[in-house]
Amino acid sequence: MASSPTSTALEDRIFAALANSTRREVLRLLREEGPQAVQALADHFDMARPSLSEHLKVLREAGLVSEERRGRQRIYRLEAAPLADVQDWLHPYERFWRDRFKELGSLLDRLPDDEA
Amino acid sequence: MASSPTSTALEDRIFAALANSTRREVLRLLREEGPQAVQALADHFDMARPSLSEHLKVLREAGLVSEERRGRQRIYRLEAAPLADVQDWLHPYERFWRDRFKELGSLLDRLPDDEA
DNA sequence: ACGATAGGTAGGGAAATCCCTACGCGTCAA
DNA sequence: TTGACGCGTAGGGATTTCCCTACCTATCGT
Repeated sequence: MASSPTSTALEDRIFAALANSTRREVLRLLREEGPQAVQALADHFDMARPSLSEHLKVLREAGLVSEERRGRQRIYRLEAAPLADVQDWLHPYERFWRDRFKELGSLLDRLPDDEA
Repeated sequence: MASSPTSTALEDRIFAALANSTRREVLRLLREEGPQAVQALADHFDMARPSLSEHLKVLREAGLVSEERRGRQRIYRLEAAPLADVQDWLHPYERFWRDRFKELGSLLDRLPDDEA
């Protein structure tokens, strides 16, 4: 279905792309401030611009961002579809942490209710 | 709130732990087959057992599994709470992929419906 | 007490990651 | 056309990851 530039599995690329705080921050910026050029993104980081370019490459190859060329700028845009795959991956685990919260809930029920 | 064994951010540890197919497979096994010892897990992988031990260590330090000592065995159990953090992290992005699906939906609506 | 079993740790090598500086290429403004 | 701007790529170094083979400790059965 998806064409993989190298041979890494789809999920590997997505999770690996997310496993870096700079790249997650890029996603947040694109989400909150909308599509923007590389320099505008780079202004938020204490990092050389070419380094950020490589982070953008990782995000691109994970399908998490797309680029549109406008003159000499490259406008990057959030592509959230792979994150839906992450949520799908999470689904079978959901009942496990809900079970845990249920335990916690009933534990709290049995406590005296003089909490702040 | 959470005690970090080293200095890495909480989310970094979780995403990094998930960014490996062996470790995701361990989580799946613990989810589908329940808590089990290291050797039982190792049987599913074409990998030396000490290597799997290190994967388990990564999962432990991310809070994704817990161990219970029973005799000379260590029973590993899925701890899904950190995955709830992942879902929380995903939440603000949800509307983006839903918007995309809406676009796709209206696109499909405009197509002739003679599909297989 | 002894050997076997379960599983973690040490040490090391190959490859990947993450950062840098230098540089190349395309685009815009003068 | 020439120079400045925007951004990617090359190449390299430090660190981390992921695998291995040894080896150690702890527990169990005899």
